[in-house]
Amino acid sequence: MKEERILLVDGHALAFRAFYALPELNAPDGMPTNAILGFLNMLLKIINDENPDQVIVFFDAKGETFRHEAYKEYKEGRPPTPEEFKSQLLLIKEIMKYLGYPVIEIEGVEADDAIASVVRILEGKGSALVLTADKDMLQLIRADVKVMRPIKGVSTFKVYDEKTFEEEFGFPPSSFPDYLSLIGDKVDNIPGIPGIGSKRASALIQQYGSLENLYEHINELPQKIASSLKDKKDELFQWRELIRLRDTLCISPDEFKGGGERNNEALIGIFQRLGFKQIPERLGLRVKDVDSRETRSKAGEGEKTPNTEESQDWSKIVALAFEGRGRYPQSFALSRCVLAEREGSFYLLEPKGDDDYDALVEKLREKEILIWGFKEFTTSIKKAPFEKDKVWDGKIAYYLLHPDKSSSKEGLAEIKKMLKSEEGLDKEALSLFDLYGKISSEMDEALHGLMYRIDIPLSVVLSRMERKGIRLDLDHLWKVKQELERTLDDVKASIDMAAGYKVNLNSPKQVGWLLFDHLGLPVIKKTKTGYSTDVTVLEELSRLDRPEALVAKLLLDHRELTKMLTGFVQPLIDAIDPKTGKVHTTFEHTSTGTGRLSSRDPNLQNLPAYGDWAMKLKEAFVPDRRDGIFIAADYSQIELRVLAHISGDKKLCEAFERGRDIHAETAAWIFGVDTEKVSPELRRMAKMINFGLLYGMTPYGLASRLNIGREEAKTIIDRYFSAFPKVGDYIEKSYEEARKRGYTLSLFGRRRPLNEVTTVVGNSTAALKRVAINTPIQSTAADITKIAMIRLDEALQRENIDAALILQIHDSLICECSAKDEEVVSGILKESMESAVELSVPLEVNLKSGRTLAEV
DNA sequence: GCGATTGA
DNA sequence: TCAATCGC
Repeated sequence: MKEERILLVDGHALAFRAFYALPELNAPDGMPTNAILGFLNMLLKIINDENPDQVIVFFDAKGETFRHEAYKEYKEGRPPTPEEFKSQLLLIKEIMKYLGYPVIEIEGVEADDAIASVVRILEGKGSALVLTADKDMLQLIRADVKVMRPIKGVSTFKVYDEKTFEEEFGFPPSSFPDYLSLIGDKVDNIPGIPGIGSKRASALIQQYGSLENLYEHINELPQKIASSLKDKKDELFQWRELIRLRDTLCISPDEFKGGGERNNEALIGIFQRLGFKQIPERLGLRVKDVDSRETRSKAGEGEKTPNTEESQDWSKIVALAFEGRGRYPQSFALSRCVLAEREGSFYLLEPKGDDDYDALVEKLREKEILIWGFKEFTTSIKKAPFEKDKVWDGKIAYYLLHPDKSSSKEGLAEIKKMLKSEEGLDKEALSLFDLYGKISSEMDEALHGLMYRIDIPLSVVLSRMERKGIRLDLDHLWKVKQELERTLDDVKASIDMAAGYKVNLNSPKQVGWLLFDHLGLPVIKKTKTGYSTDVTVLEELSRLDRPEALVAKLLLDHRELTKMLTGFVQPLIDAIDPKTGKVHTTFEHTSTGTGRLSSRDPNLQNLPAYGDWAMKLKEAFVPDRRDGIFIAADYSQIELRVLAHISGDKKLCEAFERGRDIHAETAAWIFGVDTEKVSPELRRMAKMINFGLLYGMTPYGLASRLNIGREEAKTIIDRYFSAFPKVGDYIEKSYEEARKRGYTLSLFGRRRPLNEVTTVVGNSTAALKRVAINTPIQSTAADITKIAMIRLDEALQRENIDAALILQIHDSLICECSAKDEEVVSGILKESMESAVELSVPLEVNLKSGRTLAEV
């Protein structure tokens, strides 16, 4: 196997050397160029001589480093960096990018530490050449690491390897920091030991090897030297630490491979401006004279560059890949992050404090940002980092195109292939550019609108909700838990007694055996694998007039209690963050086929709503502050209203415009009675039909829910459609249109390709029909709530009101605020939700407030 | 009807 | 993987 050789360039030191070594030189426009010219000459010479397999250029990023913290005098007294140098440094970085060499600057890390880290990681994997002007770096020398330094001017270099180093200094490179700390370093403001110069220091290290050993034998030294050494002992060790390079960063050179391509066009432009002739020649570039532009294009060399064929201004676009650590969301923090530009320059950040985040935000100013997972990134830096319309989120874009794929297995594989994320953040960042190119062209105007106006702004809102969390009263929850456990034990005992046999009540299989084989109860329903024992079956059994019905009754209780305990109480207790005393759910906005949100860890969107136990459970959800309250705002019948709007059915619309009880109204029309005379039973049936409609329920499904015959169900459905003909038309048309288009379409343009719907078992036509009917309605409703959330968030920020959105349950939003703000927050909630969109029917919102979630 | 979660 | 059950 051929060993790779990598050239690591200490850009800052080398350019600085060139700046002072060369006389003042200027471009035609007056721009100083000596550092650029000197630097390029050195770099190109070495590349030419050594022919490395890979080149990486490192620069110091601004910001204090650990050395400043450890030693306040560090680099003190150094004159400020001359402006003429700074401007050249910027251009050097630019040229490096266009040459296709990765440029690495890491906030708060000096270039030589970064190089040291790469050298450490490279150990045993390949050899390295370090090009620097800084003698400190000689400590990096190893069998497979050489260091090259310019001596006198910029044209001659000295190459140090293990052998030449020992020849010159007489001790191994690893002792170099000990040696340097003795003689000091003027440049870094390290004074060294008075009376010890290079000669004596070298002799001492040769003899004793290290500072530690030197102090062991301090009595063997001449009196004078020994006493100044004793005087400065602490400082000396501190200096050595400053001089030692920190190689603890994790930078793998592999991550930068194939980083960028050479951009000849851009290089020619720069060199032309600088008036350079020789450099472009050495690079094989032809610099045209300023006024020969036209002739050249006429000559038509046919040389295409990436930038000319695309209208994108790639320099304004930066890709951001990131990694976080800690539990999501409450303690999730950015651990590493890479910014990449399209030509392959990188900027690495391992943030530690707020300043680092600010620096990152600064870096991103004025840029378009490509990212994967904007919500997660926002959470990791704990604030909205930039203008929302500047963000392009690949995760969202992919989801908008393939809502059913983005959470499935093949979808994941597809993304992995595109992002190559297993190869490191740098590759991931770069591949975002590919993804952007591929996906953007597939997205139509409407999908773009959804991304920029809904899903990306929503990311920020969701991130805030996740981090805020909801407080739980653990004492109360414990009491509920114990009460449940006690009751459950009683129920279990009763079942054992009544059944005369002990089985695992959590196992449907064993329960089935108990009920049907052991007790001989009649089989009501079967599943694919055996007896069905679901609620409807148990309810029917419990109505039977025989003693074994008691077992079914008790089983129903058992089901409810175990669901409560293992499904809600225990998971909630486990989910409480011990530090905050809250639960922090994660809202996924790129996981459902219809565009709804989902909630997990814990799922707070499926808390039981009715019943004593549900209330007891919800009493545990309390406001974060003493005077706090919850305000819940629910859309009334949002999906039916959307159906009314989409279908344009006159009667349905009218019913909503007049603010009627929609289920009673439906019953009146179906069964041909006066609205006032609708019995609760008829209303219940109408309600079932309305829901069934929305879910695309079949006559069979309706029959089983209403516990009526299939024929009867069909009659009712027929009567519904003759009462609301336009709804019937919509249902007829929606599937055909979706099939023709290949995807369903919501009011806001949200799509769902039918052939990607995997959730449907067997992909039967009937199932697809249901999807085609239901998805546009559910998607539209989901988007209305999302818009309301964004508007609410904006309004709360704008009015500077101390209230927080804490929960979304599809058609309901729950806020937390101080009791004294109840009225104003209620007003804003209602207004944000009701005017989120203008449909042909009004949107109505019901409000409720209370001290716990049980009250709202 | 869908999504999430649990337990066997 | 499936059945069951909570929400919408």
